[in-house]
Amino acid sequence: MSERLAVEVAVSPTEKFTEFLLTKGKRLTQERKNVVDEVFASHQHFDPDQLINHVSTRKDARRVSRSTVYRTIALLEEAGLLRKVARANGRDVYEHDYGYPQHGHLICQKCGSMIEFSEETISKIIEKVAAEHEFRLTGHRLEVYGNCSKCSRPMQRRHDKLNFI
Amino acid sequence: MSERLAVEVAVSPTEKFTEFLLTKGKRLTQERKNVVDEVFASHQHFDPDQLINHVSTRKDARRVSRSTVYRTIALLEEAGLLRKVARANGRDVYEHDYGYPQHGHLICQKCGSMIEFSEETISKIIEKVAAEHEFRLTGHRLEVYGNCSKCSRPMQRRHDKLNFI
DNA sequence: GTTATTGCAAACCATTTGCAAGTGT
DNA sequence: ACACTTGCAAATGGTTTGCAATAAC
Repeated sequence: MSERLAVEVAVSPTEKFTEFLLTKGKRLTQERKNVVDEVFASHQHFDPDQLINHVSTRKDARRVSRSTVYRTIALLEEAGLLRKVARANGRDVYEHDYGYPQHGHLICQKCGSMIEFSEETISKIIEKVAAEHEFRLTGHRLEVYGNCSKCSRPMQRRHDKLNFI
Repeated sequence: MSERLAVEVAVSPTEKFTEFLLTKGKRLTQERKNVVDEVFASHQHFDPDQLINHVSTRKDARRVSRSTVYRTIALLEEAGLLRKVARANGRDVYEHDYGYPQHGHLICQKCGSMIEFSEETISKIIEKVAAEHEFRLTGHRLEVYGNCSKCSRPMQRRHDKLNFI
């Protein structure tokens, strides 16, 4: 129960999903396979609508209905492969909850750029906090808001620029 | 323009809201006052429904409609007094974005409960990371995912329960 | 008196669900 | 054959919005 297998990281998302389905007496259908493949084709965040669009542009496979995409997302969440991280434009936003190292984001509120940074120390602290609360930790998300160097540097000269208009 | 008034922290949420409304040519109605008072009556997280219930139990003031509560929440967000932090049971969850120290959340992915924890050390680390990237920091959000003690404990006996049916 | 605001009911829209037809094992 | 899945269309439910009546300034 407390083993830490080296394999852990080597199991691909699809494999982990298949495993999950098996233990639940569920099936890996072509539709589900399509969705999972698309979900893990990149490490981008996405909302159901985007996923549906992407899946529908795949030529290699049969069409997947909106309902099935929603249902598969739910399964992926249950399997610990996806995590709902936010809400944007009235839609739920998901990100990978597996196979990608924990990291934080510096998000520039001006230009929208995102800088990823590692946060090993923070992960350690989080583990401690979780333990204190008897919380069974699966992952976390750290977003830091502000302005990136580019967007905050020109500050002193901002007025010049504006005056040119 | 670069003054840093000591008053800053002393301004009450209601005052800050009034100020905001004034600059926008909006009015501080009795309804809005009710909602704001209720929002800042405690530091709990809440969703619109809970807020509506709470507001409606106030005897000291006139009834506030569901629409108005929603509209006021939007204003409070715009004014920088509230922040949407999560989604639980299909509802948006809000927390104070003003006059309350930075903290993290343990979010249970099963029951949706949220436990707040302080994170002074983490704030320090974030400041350092931001400095390293010449990032002008304004705030951050730390969400830790997993299962709360209640939701993870019964796991070992889950099967028994199911078999009873 | 104007102009913003409210409450109501209807509209919206992402997500969920019932069900009959279809598919994997 | 059997149980799980799918797609569709309808239902759900939180949130938003149009509008006439009402309140703030």
